[in-house]
Amino acid sequence: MPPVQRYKKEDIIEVAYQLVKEEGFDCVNARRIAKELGCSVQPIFHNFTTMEELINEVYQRIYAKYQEYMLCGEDKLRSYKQLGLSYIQFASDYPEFFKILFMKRTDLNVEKFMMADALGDNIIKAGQELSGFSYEEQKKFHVKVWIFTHGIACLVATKTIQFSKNEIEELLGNSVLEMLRGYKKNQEEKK
Amino acid sequence: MPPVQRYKKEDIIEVAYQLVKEEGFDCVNARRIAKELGCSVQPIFHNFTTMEELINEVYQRIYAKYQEYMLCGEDKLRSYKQLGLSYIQFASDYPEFFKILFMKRTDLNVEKFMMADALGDNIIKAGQELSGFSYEEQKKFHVKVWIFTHGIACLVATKTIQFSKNEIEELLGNSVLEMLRGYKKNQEEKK
DNA sequence: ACTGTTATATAACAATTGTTATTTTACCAT
DNA sequence: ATGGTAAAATAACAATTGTTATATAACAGT
Repeated sequence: MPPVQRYKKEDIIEVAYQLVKEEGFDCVNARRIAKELGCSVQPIFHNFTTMEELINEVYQRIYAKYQEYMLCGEDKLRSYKQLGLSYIQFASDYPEFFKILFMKRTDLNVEKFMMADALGDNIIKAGQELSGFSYEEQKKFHVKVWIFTHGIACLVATKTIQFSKNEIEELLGNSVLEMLRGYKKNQEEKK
Repeated sequence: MPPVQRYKKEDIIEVAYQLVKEEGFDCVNARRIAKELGCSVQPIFHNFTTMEELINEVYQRIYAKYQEYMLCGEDKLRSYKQLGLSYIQFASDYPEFFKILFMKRTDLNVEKFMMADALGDNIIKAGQELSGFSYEEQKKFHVKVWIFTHGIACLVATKTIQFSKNEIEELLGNSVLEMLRGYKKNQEEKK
């Protein structure tokens, strides 16, 4: 008996997601989303009890998009080099998302940095293939690699530097190889 | 004949500066500042035509504080190593300021990154003392060092990592030396 | 066609914030 | 003491935003 629902939960989330993608969370409010959908604010509050609830849904999508970049298929990690490039590519393609996930103070950040949980181990293992280090050694070296990668990504997300995909690949690739060589040399000397 | 001015321009700027230091620009508004000063909003709008004007003053102070970290005395740069450490120390001592200056998209960022203008050249020269590179070579190498430094600073500012001063010094020092060694080795091979 | 259900529109409320009009008050010269 | 001047308090306006009350309208089953 009720009229058909013209504005679905999905549609609302999608519009909010697009707005956040372009301008960040700050620009998102009920009326703005409604305008974009061509409706009043009612459909929004009919589908979500509060704006916060909607924002949370969008946040989920943002994190999912990030994972899409870091994984290929079911929980399978990309190669070590590809992981770094993907991280930067994500910052380049979705600068607002990158800022939300990695450039704000949140207690969750520590976990997300280097995807510490389940994937963390696999990243180290992926790195071992390049370095030949023991697990513990690679863990230490990986911190340096990831700091460098994170540094580029931050600069890209804020548009402070604007390198092409090729420039990034060369910069990251060369730098990691140089860091690896230097690291090995200095380790040798310590003995 | 008029009553003495109880709330000076300086006082207002100082209170706003402290608020931004603790919580960032978002938390600053006329009533909040007034409350902190123990007065109404009138003194604020008596001294500044708009809030934006006040915010600009605060922004100036923030940038001045940053320069205070990077320079010692009149326009004199610190040593190359000390520059990197100071950059990170600034991010640690004033995370909100660091985020404002270097983690937002602004057209000004490109200039500020590596203090490109007058100081940029001096940084390269300072770096040459460590590397022994030609000016152009050091310029290329410096980008990598600064990306790494910036990476640490960003992680510190967002409290994603919480290293002690000693840990930072060791991490940055070792890493730069390793990068330098690796860079030199790889340059040799190219020939 | 009529009715009940509910999606949507309209409009309003409350809180927040920049800003300003009006009133009050402090203080120095008289 | 008094009065003029300007600083400050009070209170209000306007815009923005989350949220909600009320009215309207669409649609399936009768």
